[in-house]
Amino acid sequence: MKVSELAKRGGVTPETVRHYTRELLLAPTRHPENGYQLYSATDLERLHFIQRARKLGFSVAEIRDILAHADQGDSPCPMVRDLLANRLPQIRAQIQELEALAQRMEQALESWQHMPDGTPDGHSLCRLIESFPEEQETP
Amino acid sequence: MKVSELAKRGGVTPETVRHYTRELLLAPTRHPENGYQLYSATDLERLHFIQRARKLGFSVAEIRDILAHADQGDSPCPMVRDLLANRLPQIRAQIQELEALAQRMEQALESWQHMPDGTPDGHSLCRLIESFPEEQETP
DNA sequence: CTTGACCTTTGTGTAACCCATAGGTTTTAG
DNA sequence: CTAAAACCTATGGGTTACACAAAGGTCAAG
Ligand SMILES: [Zn+2]
Ligand SMILES: [Zn+2]
Ligand SMILES: [Zn+2]
Ligand SMILES: [Zn+2]
Repeated sequence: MKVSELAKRGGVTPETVRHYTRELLLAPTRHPENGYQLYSATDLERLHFIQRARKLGFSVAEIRDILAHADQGDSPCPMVRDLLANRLPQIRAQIQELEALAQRMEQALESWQHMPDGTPDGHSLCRLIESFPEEQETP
Repeated sequence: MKVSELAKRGGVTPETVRHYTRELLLAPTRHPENGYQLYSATDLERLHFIQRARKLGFSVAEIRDILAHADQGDSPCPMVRDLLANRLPQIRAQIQELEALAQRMEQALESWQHMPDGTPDGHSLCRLIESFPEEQETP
């Protein structure tokens, strides 16, 4: 099948299929006459696999490595466990950061309700933003 | 003052200062003889302002617009309120996504504890990843 | 005067695609 | 049968907020 058909069957855009192909996650053959990329049923399975892995947070580069190991008959399972176990705390940290950000934003919006709009002068650019505490260094 | 001094006083790297300068958030003058960038006390204030705005989730492009309005004597306050009010739900959505991801990752790691490592065959690339549900379409 | 520290510009890389362009191919409709 | 619509190709640029390296000019101290 051609790019668009694989994309449709996999529920992604043709661009995504081309991207995975460029990144060597898919290895289509070429139609000998017109040079079109030809994808097989195996490529569709691989695409499904990629989707699952992406949904678990694996990067495209990691999936390429996983697929490369599998293609060599080498079990990717230990790597898969490790990658996810290492990524999870990073995701948690990212969530914490975003929650802290959301709290700052909320607090700002709330306190700004009681502040009038101001006109910038030589010293103040925006009182709203300036009313917020600056980075604290803890030496 | 020169790049590095402003950077040190502002608690950022010289690269960051150069970046803000390229992006027109800072407008230093030039030393007429050697072409070095010369930053004033006002630039230090602007840098502090930028830091506060960044900490509230404003993008560099948004801060440029805020500063441009302020520089024209135009109150940026309404824009500032709007930007933050519009960004907040996006941040919340992003948090939700990450929490869902973290849950999938956790569940995966847990269920994988009871699964042995496998060797890839013609149909399976990695049973661990394949044991996970695929994207659901809700037509 | 020679280091070493600091400055300049320019270009590259990051993640995972999306989009535009220009040109060749295939399918479909009249 | 042919012309347009639809699809394919490769290439290159855009997204975010910087970090980093290279090549070369400038300045302070020893
Ligand atoms: Zn490997
Ligand atoms: Zn304001
Ligand atoms: Zn504006
Ligand atoms: Zn496995």
